[in-house]
Amino acid sequence: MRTYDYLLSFNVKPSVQRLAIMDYLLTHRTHPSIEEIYLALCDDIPTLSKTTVYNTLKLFVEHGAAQMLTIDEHNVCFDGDLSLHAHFLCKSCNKIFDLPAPKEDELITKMQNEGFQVEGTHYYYRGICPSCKEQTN
Amino acid sequence: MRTYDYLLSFNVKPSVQRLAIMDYLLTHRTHPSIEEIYLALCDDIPTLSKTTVYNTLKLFVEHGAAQMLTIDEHNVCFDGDLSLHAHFLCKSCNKIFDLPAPKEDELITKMQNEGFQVEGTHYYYRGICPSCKEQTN
DNA sequence: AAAATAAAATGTAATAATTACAAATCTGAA
DNA sequence: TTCAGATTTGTAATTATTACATTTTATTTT
Repeated sequence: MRTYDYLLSFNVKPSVQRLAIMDYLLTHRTHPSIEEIYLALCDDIPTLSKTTVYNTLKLFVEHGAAQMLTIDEHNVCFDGDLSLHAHFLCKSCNKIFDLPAPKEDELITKMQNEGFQVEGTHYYYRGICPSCKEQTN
Repeated sequence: MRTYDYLLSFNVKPSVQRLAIMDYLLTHRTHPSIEEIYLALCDDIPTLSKTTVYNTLKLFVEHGAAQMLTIDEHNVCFDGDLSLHAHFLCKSCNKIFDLPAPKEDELITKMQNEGFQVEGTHYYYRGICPSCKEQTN
């Protein structure tokens, strides 16, 4: 599906900026921060404002078109991959890795039975990634 | 165990401020922010500096005496409960609830086999808590 | 016990992320 | 083409966090 229609499917009206930002999210699975997205798109859209990147990602999250990650204490990151998966933040290189999520079906059901309305699920791990671990040996 | 000895057991040298902060963490399971801790202790320790609260909690986390939560996008929160459990942030009242953690043993083992050195695990849920959900009905 | 040393706490200033908001620009319908 | 509404932009304000020099407190040495 074209990014244009992809945005429409989330009831997000496409614009040059929105298309560029969603494109970036879909093609860069690096869990980018606002800053990273802004710097990357500045070349193509010289008038781009950082406020627009903030506004757009807020909009995407509200419409369910992107996930906001709070794994990095220093700034919020974003993920265009909407499937349920866990994240691993390497304390050394600061990269975020995708990992399979633990089983949780019964747990969510139990929470719902207790009256919790679960809208977002985030599994975060922190530590040292394989390649950084290698380098210190 | 007295808080004094509790701190020592983590190799943290006790001081008036450190004892007060750890005491607050152990007796208030509200997952407080720096601000909350600072405001609460200002009465007892009028000279308390917010920088001290920052430094002390950093120290606690480094020594494994407290957990840092990044569930709230706006500021970091802290938890004196070191057991593995999940957290639920209510979007409406902004309170953080404790919940049982999903099963994960096999997953961590698998990650370790792939070379990831896992040092911290955080399970976050967001949504509406039972009592806020009630109020909107 | 006083002096010297080290550790901890404090206050201020700097930094960085985020938000508020008004002005400018763009878009699509009449 | 004009107008109204939505979007984008840029600046200023806000807030959380960190850096760092100074002061205070605790510990060790004489």
